[in-house]
Amino acid sequence: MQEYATLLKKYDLKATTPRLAILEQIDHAGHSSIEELSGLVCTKYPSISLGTIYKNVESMTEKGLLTPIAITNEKQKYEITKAPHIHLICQSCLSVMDMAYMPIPEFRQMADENGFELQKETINLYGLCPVCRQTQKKENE
Amino acid sequence: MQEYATLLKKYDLKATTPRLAILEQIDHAGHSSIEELSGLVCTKYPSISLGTIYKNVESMTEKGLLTPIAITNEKQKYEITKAPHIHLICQSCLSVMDMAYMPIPEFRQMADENGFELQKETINLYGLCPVCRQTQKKENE
DNA sequence: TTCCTAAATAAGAAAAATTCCTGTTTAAGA
DNA sequence: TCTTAAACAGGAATTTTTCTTATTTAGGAA
Repeated sequence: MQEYATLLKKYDLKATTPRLAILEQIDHAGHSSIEELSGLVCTKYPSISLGTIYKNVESMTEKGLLTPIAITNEKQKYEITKAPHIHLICQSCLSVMDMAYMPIPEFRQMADENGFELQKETINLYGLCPVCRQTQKKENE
Repeated sequence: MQEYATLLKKYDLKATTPRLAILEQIDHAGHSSIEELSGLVCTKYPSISLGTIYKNVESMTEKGLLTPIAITNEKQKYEITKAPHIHLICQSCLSVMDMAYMPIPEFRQMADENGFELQKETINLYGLCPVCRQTQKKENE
């Protein structure tokens, strides 16, 4: 995929096979943990080692190409960096949905009032996705 | 501390030495990771094992007495459950500050529109705390 | 195109974090 | 005081993450 090679170049990173495979996978899944990534990438390309997954996710995160998502009681996931947004996280199937974000000026103001220099804000909404909600409803009948 | 024993009873948990020690420590520190907890608790009470820390943090979390806080690129921390609030997290010293929270009705509405059943919302603001901000300022002079 | 070199890689060892197992101890209700 | 389910300590086992080293490769220069 030329697309990912261009993206890597933009972030000053070499376009290697492991990186292209990781990006393709994250882009396809939307949000992936190291475990999910290694499961899929290392199966498709058996020569790619787990250490390489770790190191590349780290380097791409450092350069800002990937953004980590911390999830309560779960392993951190990663997504390709995009415009700020909110995460809807299903507590049942652990899927992550992105939602448009309307900046909330109060946050910056609150940080200011406490002498805190705000750099990034993360908003995670936990609950049940439509699919799991439906499944639960049926189970209760 | 009678106080913590009462709290445990309220959540239907036995008041054991390890639990009292863990609560005292979290209450004192405000927000603690397993590593921080074990470092302090197991030093003060050498007979308390690491497995016991893990198991109790888990059981107290399950009962709702403790609330986990997922932090980007860091180990999860725990706090004693309190009224909903926002976290200011310093990217430099990793300290966590609590801030009063004004519910944002848009979130529930956005979840609704997506067929998502909202159960919990977490808002984390990352940046620099007043102390680290000051330190950095001096370094740049 | 070929060559060069710093960067990236595979493979596996090592370290760190977490879970599990077993026999013993303990909190708290009767 | 007695009883018992729950909790515990200690350590083994497993899982996750980092580190090490020799080899390979991407991409710029010739």
